[in-house]
Order: sequence, then C-alpha cells, then structure tokens
Amino acid sequence: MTTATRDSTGLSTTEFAVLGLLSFGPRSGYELKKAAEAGVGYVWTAAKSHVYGVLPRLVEGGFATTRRVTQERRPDKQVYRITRKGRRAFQEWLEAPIEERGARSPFLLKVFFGGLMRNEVLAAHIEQKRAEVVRELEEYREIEGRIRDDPQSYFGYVTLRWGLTQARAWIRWADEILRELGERP
Amino acid sequence: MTTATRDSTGLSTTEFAVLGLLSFGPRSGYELKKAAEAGVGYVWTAAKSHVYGVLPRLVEGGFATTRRVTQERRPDKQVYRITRKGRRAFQEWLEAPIEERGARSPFLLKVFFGGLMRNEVLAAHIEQKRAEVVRELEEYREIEGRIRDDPQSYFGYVTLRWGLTQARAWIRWADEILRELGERP
DNA sequence: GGCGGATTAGTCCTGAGCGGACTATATTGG
DNA sequence: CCAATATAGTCCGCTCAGGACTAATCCGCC
Repeated sequence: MTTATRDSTGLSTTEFAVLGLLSFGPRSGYELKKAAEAGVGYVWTAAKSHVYGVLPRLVEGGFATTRRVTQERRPDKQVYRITRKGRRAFQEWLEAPIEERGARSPFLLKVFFGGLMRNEVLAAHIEQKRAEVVRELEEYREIEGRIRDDPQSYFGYVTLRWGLTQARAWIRWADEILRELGERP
Repeated sequence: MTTATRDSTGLSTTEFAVLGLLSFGPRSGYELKKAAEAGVGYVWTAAKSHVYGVLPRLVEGGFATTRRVTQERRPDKQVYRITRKGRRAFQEWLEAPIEERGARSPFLLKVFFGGLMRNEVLAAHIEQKRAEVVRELEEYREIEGRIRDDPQSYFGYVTLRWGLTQARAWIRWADEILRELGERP
C-alpha cells in the first residue's frame, strides 16, 4: 500500500485534480482556481498557493507544458496545457483503487466533547450547523435546477446528488439530536 | 475571521483535541494515540508524529505539564497533564463558533471526472465504496450495541449516530447511482 | 524452549497542504 | 472620482501526514 497522498506515478491527489481540469483545456493558475470554485471545489479543495505550487512540478515531470501569454488590459499569465503523458497518468489514476482519508470535522469533535459544555451551547452549535446545511441544501437545489437536464454535467450532477443526500441526512440527524437534547434535564 | 486551523488562543484544532482527551486524565503520547483510535479518531484524526509534536508545544504554552515516568518492564514514558489554563482554553474553544474545512474526498473527485473513464470502472469504484460503507455500518452497529445504554458514552453515541445516518445515506446514494449507471448505454 | 510478531514508547525527516500577506494593474460601481 | 473588485501571481510560516528507525518486552504457537 503506497501513500494516501502520493500515487505510484509520484503525483498527489491535488496534482491529479489539476490534471483533470487541464484535460478540459489549457488554463492558467488563476483560471484553474476559479474553475475549481465553481465545480470540483465542492469535493476537493486546494489553497491558491497550493495550485500555484503544483503547476511547475507538473511541468517538471512532463505532465504539462506552459507558455507565457502577454495580455494588454490584464496582467500577463502563465498558461498550462496537459501532455499525453499527463493524460495517461490521469487515466491510470482514475482507474486505480481509492484511498479515502480519515475524517476531520471540528464540528463533530465538539459534539464528541459535548459532555464538557453546557447543554444549550451544544444545542446552539447544532442549530447553527443545521442552518448552514439548510443553506447548502438550497444552493445545491438551485444548481440542480440548472444542470439536471444537461447531459454535459451528468457526472457533476451525480456528485451533486451525493451532496443533496448527505445534506438531508445531516438535517435528519440534527433534528433528532436537538429533540433529544430538548427532552434532557 | 481568524484562521481555520488556529484559534484566538493560538492553538490548532488538533491541539484542542489533545487537550480534550487530557481533560479526562493524564496521558502519554502513546496512550493519547491509542485513546484517539478507539473514540475521537472517528471524527478527528492526527498522525502519530503530529500528536508527539503538539505535546511539547502545549507545555511551552502553559496548557499542560509533563513529567517522566520510569517503568521497569516497559520503555519510560512522558506523561502530560492538563493545567487550569489548558482547561480554560479548551472550554473557550468548545463554546466558540465553528469553522468547518473544505471537503476533500478522492472518491468524489473521481466521480466528478467520471466522464473520462469507462462506465464499468466508475461502477466498480462505487460498488467498492458501497462495500466499505457497509462494513463501516456494521462496525458502527456493533459499537452501538455496546454503548447505547451507557450514559457515560452519550456524546460518543451522538457522534456515532451521525456516522450511522451518513453511512445509510451513502448506501442509498450508491444504490441510486448504480441503478442509473446500469440503465445507461 | 525458542522464534517471530505484536506491543509499548518514542524520535526524526520529507513533503503536502493551508491561509494570509504582499505586489501591481485595470475595470466597474456608486 | 474614489473605493472596491477582478486579474494574475509570489512568498512565507505553519499545520499535518506518513513512514523509517530504535529498542525493549511480552505473547502465542509449534
């Protein structure tokens, strides 16, 4: 079993995410960041500094090429294009078995230590979380309306439906626990 | 808005997780790691090297004290005890508003790029994931049987029920998508 | 009785990844 | 007209992950 973050090709998950976006066409670091925010960012996030750090490494490894594009009304930009080697590596990664990483939720961490805080504080945290999830759910439903019948977005829609299912599960859980906390002394 | 990882007291979430465990009694690095695996680790993980790195910093900041315990039949150990300042900081953190971090699921990342792989490969990934979640679900149900009527474990049980709800939602999602992929050309 | 593997306890190193500060110019909104 | 936002990117310091390594003792099994 290799690392959770590094593959046999020696690339990290973030590098593959970037390659995946580049497979739709050449992009600059800035454009990649924007594109991520609008789509894949819902399931894989990376800091701006991180994607800028990753790009030169992809070029070094022969997974992408780059050229400077001079612009007149905007700052110049460095545009990256995926290579055949890059596509091959991405393809292999897609088919490789998946290793998920451990859960890390500050929210659930606080719930776990719920016995060390007043009941009302915990309830407030859960209500807050519930409200956030409700907002998320609305956002997802809005996106759903826009992409549900667009065959181009089918796989985005599949991940979106994961979000919808999870959000509804969150709300059910929150309601159940809030009711229970309300009945407690 | 301060950092997502660092609080106003200057501590990271992992440091608070450690403080939380220390609030149940003095522990060595090794014991903390073990304790985490059996409980809080389901919602917050940290590498061994990380908890060993965090402990001296807690002492430096006055959140914990430490003393060497010499043992005869085992290697000596360094035991850490939470201080009043540590408890206060932990308490404050518990009550502070929560910032969740961005989602990072290699699995969903692959699903997002599902259009770039053969249908059967994607289906295999989802089946694999489903099987893992079913195993998790069984594990959770087993734990549930052990702690459901123990009032000491109430808040652990609350987080466990989150796991149960999410696992069931995962399975529903997987079944729905697998059916759909099966009907596709 | 002895061997191998797990357990106890910890150190150290490399690299991934995060968030924020900073620079600079150009466009847009009030 | 001025402030805010958008475009495009660099850099720093920190958190965090994983694996390699040491070293002794305990346990199971043949």
